[in-house]
Amino acid sequence: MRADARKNRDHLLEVARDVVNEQGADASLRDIARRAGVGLGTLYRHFPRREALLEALLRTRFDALTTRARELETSTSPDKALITWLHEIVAVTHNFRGAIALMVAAIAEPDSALHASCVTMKAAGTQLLLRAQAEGLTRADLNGTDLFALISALAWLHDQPSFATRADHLTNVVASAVLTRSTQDFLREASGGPAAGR
Amino acid sequence: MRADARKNRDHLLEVARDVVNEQGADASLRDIARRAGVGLGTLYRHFPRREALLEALLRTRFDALTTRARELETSTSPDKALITWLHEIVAVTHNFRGAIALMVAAIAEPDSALHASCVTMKAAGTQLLLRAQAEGLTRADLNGTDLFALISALAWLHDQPSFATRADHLTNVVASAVLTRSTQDFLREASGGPAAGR
DNA sequence: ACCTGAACACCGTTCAAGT
DNA sequence: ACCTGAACACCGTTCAAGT
Repeated sequence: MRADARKNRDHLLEVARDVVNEQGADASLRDIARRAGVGLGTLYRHFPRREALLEALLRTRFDALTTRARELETSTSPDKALITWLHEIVAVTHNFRGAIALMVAAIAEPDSALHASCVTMKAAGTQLLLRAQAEGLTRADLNGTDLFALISALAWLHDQPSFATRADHLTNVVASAVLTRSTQDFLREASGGPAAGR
Repeated sequence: MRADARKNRDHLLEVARDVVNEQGADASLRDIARRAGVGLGTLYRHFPRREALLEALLRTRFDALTTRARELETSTSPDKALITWLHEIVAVTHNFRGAIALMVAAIAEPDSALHASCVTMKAAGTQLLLRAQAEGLTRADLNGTDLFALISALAWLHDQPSFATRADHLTNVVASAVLTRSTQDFLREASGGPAAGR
């Protein structure tokens, strides 16, 4: 790639990150090109579809979560590893409104540029669930899809301004539903006792 | 209202209901006017903003849910009333993709045409929660906003094609988190024993 | 090679002109 | 009173013309 093209591409990514943080995944591409000081055609040359731009922004985060899941699998107890990872993946959407809807779509759509990254991440998360289930620490009636559905729903809550302040609390509530009764003690420790939170 | 105007209005609502069921709350208004056989200006004369059209479609459903909550409050045990209502409100979104996002926005926005209807419904639901909490049947660290956040998240799951088949199961999982341990027996009865569901 | 912006087909919304 | 569709300002996406 020519030096000027690389510079344009990198700058577009920087600007896109800011704009998406401000306006969400459906931000205007014209606006991104304008703020980056390049023509709209230049944006399309580097990122032929909106998805290609978002993919470039999200892939590194998703791959990092995959790595993180594998770390937790060997470093931490099965129940704590699962719940910790659940909180971390939900937190990733903090500055990326709409990221989770993209992940859900990418898993279902094999042609998506994000497909491989998301499927790998889902597999890594499912491993954490299976490991905890093998020791009877989590509900037996949940599969990997259920885990990702709950994660997605909680991340969606984070995206809603009127619910954002309660989202962390509700993540704990849902986590308590995933764990079997006997394993819920460390959750109470983690949140500093049963908070009233009214 | 003149007879021809009333006829146009009613027909627009019928067509809008079908189109929104097919395409969701962000369906093209041009498309609705076209399929109703009226000019685009006619649609805007009867429903000056998109929200006014959706409001006409949703208000009756939300008001029915308010009535239903008040019925359950006097007819059914506190825990069963709450969980039954939770399932019913989640089910309302089955043929209205995006209905819950509208409800969330309407509660936060006092100028919304749906505001009164949604706030009343939220109050009715909160009453069911408080009644169950008063008898110690549900977690004490949940408020009415938390209840509606969980409802909204579950309804959002119903809207996602890849999660829709698991949404009812996950509603039961979340319901089990809302109930205190001693009151979870009727949930197991309701779902016919602990289902493996893999 | 790469960049640019006009052009195309859409959208929500408004409004002057008709009946 | 009510209806109509052109007009306006946006959007995503494409592509002929430039450097």
